[in-house]
Amino acid sequence: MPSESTVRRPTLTEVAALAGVSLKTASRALNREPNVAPSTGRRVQDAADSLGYRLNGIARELRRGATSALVGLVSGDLANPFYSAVASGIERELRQHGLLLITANNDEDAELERSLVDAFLERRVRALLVIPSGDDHEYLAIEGNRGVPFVFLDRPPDGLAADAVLIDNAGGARSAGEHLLAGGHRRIAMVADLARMAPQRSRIDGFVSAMTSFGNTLWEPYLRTEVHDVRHAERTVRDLLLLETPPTAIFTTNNRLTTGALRALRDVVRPPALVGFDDFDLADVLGTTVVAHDMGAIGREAARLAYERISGHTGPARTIVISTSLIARGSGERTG
Amino acid sequence: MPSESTVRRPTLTEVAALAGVSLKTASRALNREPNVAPSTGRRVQDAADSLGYRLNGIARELRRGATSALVGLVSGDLANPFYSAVASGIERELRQHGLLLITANNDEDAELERSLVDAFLERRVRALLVIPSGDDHEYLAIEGNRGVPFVFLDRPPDGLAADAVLIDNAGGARSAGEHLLAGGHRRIAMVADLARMAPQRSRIDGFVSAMTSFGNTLWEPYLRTEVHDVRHAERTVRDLLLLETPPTAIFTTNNRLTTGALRALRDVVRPPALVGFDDFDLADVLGTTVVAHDMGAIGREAARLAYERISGHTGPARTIVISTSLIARGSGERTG
DNA sequence: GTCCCGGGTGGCATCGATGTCATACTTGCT
DNA sequence: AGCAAGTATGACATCGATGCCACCCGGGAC
Repeated sequence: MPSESTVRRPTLTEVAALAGVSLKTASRALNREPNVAPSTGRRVQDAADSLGYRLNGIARELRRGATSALVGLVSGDLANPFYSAVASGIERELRQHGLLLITANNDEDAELERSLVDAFLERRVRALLVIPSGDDHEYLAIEGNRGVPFVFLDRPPDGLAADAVLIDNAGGARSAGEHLLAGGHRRIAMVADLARMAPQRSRIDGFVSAMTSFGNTLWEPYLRTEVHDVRHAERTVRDLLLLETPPTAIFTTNNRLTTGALRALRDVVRPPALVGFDDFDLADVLGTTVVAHDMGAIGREAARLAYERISGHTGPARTIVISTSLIARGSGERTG
Repeated sequence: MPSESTVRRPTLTEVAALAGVSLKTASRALNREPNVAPSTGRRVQDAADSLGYRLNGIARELRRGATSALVGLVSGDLANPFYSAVASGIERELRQHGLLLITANNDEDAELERSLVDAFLERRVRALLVIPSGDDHEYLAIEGNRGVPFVFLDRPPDGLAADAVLIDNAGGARSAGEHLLAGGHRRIAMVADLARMAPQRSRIDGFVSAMTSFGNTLWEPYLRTEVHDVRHAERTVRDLLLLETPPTAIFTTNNRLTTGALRALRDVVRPPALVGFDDFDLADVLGTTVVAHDMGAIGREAARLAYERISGHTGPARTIVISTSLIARGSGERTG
């Protein structure tokens, strides 16, 4: 007997038939609407149970207004703790409102991102949260005012009027720079990621502004940008240390680059000072000084903004800035 | 003017009207079905573009069979790197087949888990991947053969005939025990999580079997189970070290507990040897010996099994076991 | 004994798309 | 010229639930 791969689920009509009532009455009973005789209600419930009936949410949604209880998140790979911490915060907040989260990884590819956004919109998500890979959000502008609330996370919505939750990138980077300057460092290297990403630009700017206000220019030969992965960061830091006059301190502008730097410094006898942007697990054990911020809060705030829009809020676009704080754990306090 | 919070999206009927064709023809044109005159196709496409039309996936799904392109994942908090790594693997694999992932956090609460599964089933997910919080999966049994494929991750489906992807927990734990024994250790502590979780039981068993085969019993006073979070693990390890005769080695049975142990050992002068189950970021920098396994692969394999079922595969339940490997990085090679 | 009211129920249209079938009009062939 | 085959199009039912409206009936008010 070639067993069926899927067994069709019973419909409400079948439940009604078994209970000996009309479709409509069965619907009322299962939805606990008023004006259903207790005995009828029980009969319908029993029929539903014995058939293993389960409401068809798709049909309900279609009837109720063609909008789902889903919220979409398009971000980078969840394997990166930054994205997963944000996703976790979002999910927690959404659940409070009975909303579910669909996630998709843009693989840092703008084209893919776009098609994912399309797919989400087709599924009629109630809101769309995006941590865009690039800076070109124009394609979202078209959708923006067509009823689906957008919230940008970690990237400013660049010309587009949409809600956003950002990190105080410039402020955090400035504090890192100032911290190292205060520790007596002057030859400070900055290892930064792709400058096409707005947060990276802000971090670079913040760091530079700290240097400039202080009147320090010795950092300039040690600027390294476009360092995009752990391996590359490790190599870059190794190379920095091999210079004739190596830097006495290093500032890495995100968690991946900090990881690379830590690998490079692992067996170095007198390592330079190190401050990393983004806190990470075990930074305390490693004694790594970081510019920390609450990643879960980023997600929660974004979800909150989205929920307010879903609930009908219509004010102008808002931007929430999550503050940073420098946590000194030792690596940033080493002297040159 | 109180602007509408949501602008209704145009329907296919409106597109058809604008293009001056029938609903059906517009449908054909946008779906690139054959037998549409080129000029008609263009007219419809233009009308759709100018109205900002987007297909209503909900309606389509209802018509096409009341089943969505969604796959659900119910797991623990994505903030835990184990879960997020698994989720990342799942998402990657699903995307290849045009499926989207909905995630939900069970907060280690069986009741919540159950209601999330319900919510997913109502949304007519095509498959359901579960990393159950508890051992009671009976409620899933009812659903199991009703058409929605289930895949268990990291927990055996306990009596229920469902596909599963497991880690070689016993084997991994045994290798950790043997490694420490080979290093000359006898007074070996095991710090384990809640024994109600099957993987924990297997890890405990594996470790114990290594001890037993070797004829070592000195570990027994140092067994600590029901240690469920980082803080608790840290405290437990501190307490172990304060014993009159402290253990010379410690085996922690998951990533959280390893983190706690590392915190406790941070400033200890002659720390005991340490082997942790689960690899983690920066374990190399910290020099932590671990029992590693491919978390992404767990997700990928689970998604693959689910996809095969979705595609009609009807064989008996399968179980895939992901192997482990001990990675020596120093902490496990310290001698007593 | 009417009338009215409201509890309990059912009929039917509807959400937005797609599948089936029917139809008008070409084309190509004998 | 006449007919089969194929192309381009449209009408209508349908997926599974819910909203609106109509109906039946029993009991209290007058």
